[in-house]
Amino acid sequence: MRPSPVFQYFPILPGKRKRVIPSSLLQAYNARLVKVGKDQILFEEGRQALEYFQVEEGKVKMYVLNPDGQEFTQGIFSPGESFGEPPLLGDFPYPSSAITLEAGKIWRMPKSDFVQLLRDNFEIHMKLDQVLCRRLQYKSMILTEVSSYDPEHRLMTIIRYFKSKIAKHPSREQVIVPFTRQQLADMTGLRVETVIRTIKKMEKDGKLVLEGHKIKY
Amino acid sequence: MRPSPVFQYFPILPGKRKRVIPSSLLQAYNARLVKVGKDQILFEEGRQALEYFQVEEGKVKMYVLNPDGQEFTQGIFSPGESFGEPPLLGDFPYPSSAITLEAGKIWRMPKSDFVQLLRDNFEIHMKLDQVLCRRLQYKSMILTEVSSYDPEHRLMTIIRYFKSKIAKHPSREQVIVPFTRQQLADMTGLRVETVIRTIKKMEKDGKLVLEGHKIKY
DNA sequence: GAGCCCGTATGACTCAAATCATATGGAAGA
DNA sequence: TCTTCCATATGATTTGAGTCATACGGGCTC
Repeated sequence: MRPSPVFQYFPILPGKRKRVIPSSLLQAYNARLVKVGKDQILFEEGRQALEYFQVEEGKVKMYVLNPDGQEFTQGIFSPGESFGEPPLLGDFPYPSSAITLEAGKIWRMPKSDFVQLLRDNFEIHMKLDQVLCRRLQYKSMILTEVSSYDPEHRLMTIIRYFKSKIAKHPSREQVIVPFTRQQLADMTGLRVETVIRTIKKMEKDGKLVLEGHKIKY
Repeated sequence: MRPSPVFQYFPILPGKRKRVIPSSLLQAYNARLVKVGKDQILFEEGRQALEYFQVEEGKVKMYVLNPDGQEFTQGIFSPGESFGEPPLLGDFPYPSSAITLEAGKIWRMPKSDFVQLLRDNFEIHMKLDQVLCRRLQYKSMILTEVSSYDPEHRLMTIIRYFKSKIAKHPSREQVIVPFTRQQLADMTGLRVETVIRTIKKMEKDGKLVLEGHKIKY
């Protein structure tokens, strides 16, 4: 049993760094840019949501722990991405906790300023909706996988998903999957041994390539 | 194996019938109110999203089928509730299909009118965000359950969730769970036999009450 | 009223992933 | 450099949900 998930590391994904809300607007609406260390907890499951969060630098993981210490990763957020809006706008307690995976900087803005910002900026508001909708898409996808499919299918789906986010030309190029076996396990509801065995089998069957220990697809 | 999920029945949940968008606004923005029969497919997985949908009367189920014919229910929508917005606002194909569970009436509105409506009505726009956020909450909850917990915990969580939606005073009153064993199975990623056995065991352990075959909690 | 479908129920059996134990290698830090 | 921690790896064993077969009762339809 892993006692705690806090010593994990997620490498930075390349890709779009476009911010959900641009810095100038954040500043204009009383957001503070706060420096954070590695493994710093930003909020905890069950607490009330009071602020809007947006990553400026570093990475943030949202996760839940069950009583056995098993973790499930609800999402990973990279620079430019916002997180923790659902409890803020839906008026319910945080369903998961958030922790930094690297030192970095985080924007924080009180709810009232956030709502005013949305009121004044329709395009940003629509952008937020797009973000929420894509997050629902991701959750639907993972839920479908976890509820009905075997380990190989789950891993293939998540690897393809991240490849499509990373690669400029997903159909032509190969990318290195930027996750450890443990991270893949935490995102797919599998155990690390199952991920290791399944990945090995997939390599043997020619469904992906292993370079050293790195997964290429 | 169940060959098809179309002959299922979800009883109407009592509770808030408040519309996400009021009828007057729907009409003002070119929405059409369409009569639908039972078991009518409204859209299918993989198709492009072009319209906003809102239930006026009846019930709608969103579901995915895996190649073995196993179903997973992504959501059930009652009068007043909207559905299918994520692919519309997030610009991706439908991740699931939608089917009516009863004859009824459905509002349909083209995307361009929907976006204009949001632009003109900030309060509705915020209401939509609340709806999307609560849907994310539901999915996070189910995902946490399906990824890490045993059948009893999964069933308890979903029964509690629906009780909190139905009951006026969830802590004081008992409600009858308005789902069949098969429906509970489809929502929790379990098999119907597992649901039956687990529910029986929970009754024996005094965790819920069976009245005839109806589950009371 | 006969037949059919569906929901509930139960026992026997299977099997794949979880669990447990252990080993190796590499990166980071003292 | 030595140590520690983590990631990867692999074999043995367990276990609990899935699968399959079967049964029964109720409601709907022909």
